[in-house]
Amino acid sequence: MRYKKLPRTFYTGPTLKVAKELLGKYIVRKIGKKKLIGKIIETEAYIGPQDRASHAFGGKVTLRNRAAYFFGGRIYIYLVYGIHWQLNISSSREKKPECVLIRALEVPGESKEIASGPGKLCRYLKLDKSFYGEDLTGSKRIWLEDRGEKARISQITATRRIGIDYAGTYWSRRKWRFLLKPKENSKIKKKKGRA
DNA sequence: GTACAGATTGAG
DNA sequence: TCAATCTGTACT
Repeated sequence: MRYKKLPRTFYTGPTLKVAKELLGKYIVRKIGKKKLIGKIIETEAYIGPQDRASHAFGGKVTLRNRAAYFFGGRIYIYLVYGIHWQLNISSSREKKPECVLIRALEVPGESKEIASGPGKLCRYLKLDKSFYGEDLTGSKRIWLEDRGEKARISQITATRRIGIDYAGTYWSRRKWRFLLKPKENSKIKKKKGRA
């Protein structure tokens, strides 16, 4: 079987589009001879410098957030609350501080809980600061694949972003968090009625 | 140099 | 509901 590694052009598009299209794509993390994979089922878009919830709000550049300014397809990873790593992928073009936070993965054969949050996802994939700035189109240890599971619009739910109330009502109300609904109820036989 | 808040999680 | 834990940033 042959899966298509996502090319640069995938990441350099408009951030909201990239955030939605990432749903259903697979992250592949290679550790030695082993591969860890997971399907992306939740993302959030951060579109600085105007986005008050973005680390790059106001156009500020710091040692921590500079990766958000990279051209699309590179990793922006940082520690929150002193404990958890957050995996972001820079999007759009160079000098545009836009990125997509990967919030949750679905891992075949594993509990739903194994990567059901941005911090847990990084723990599962064993990601840390050493991945800062890593290029997803060139890395040998992490990349994204299209496995032909294109998410349909009807499967995507948009909600408010999590944990950014400090950004004020205008920005915290933007529905820039995208979730992929489980695709059970498609054409499969009806399950027994729920109460 | 010190102070402090944070794009979370898991236990209680 | 709350503590864990540490880095970047804004001060002194």
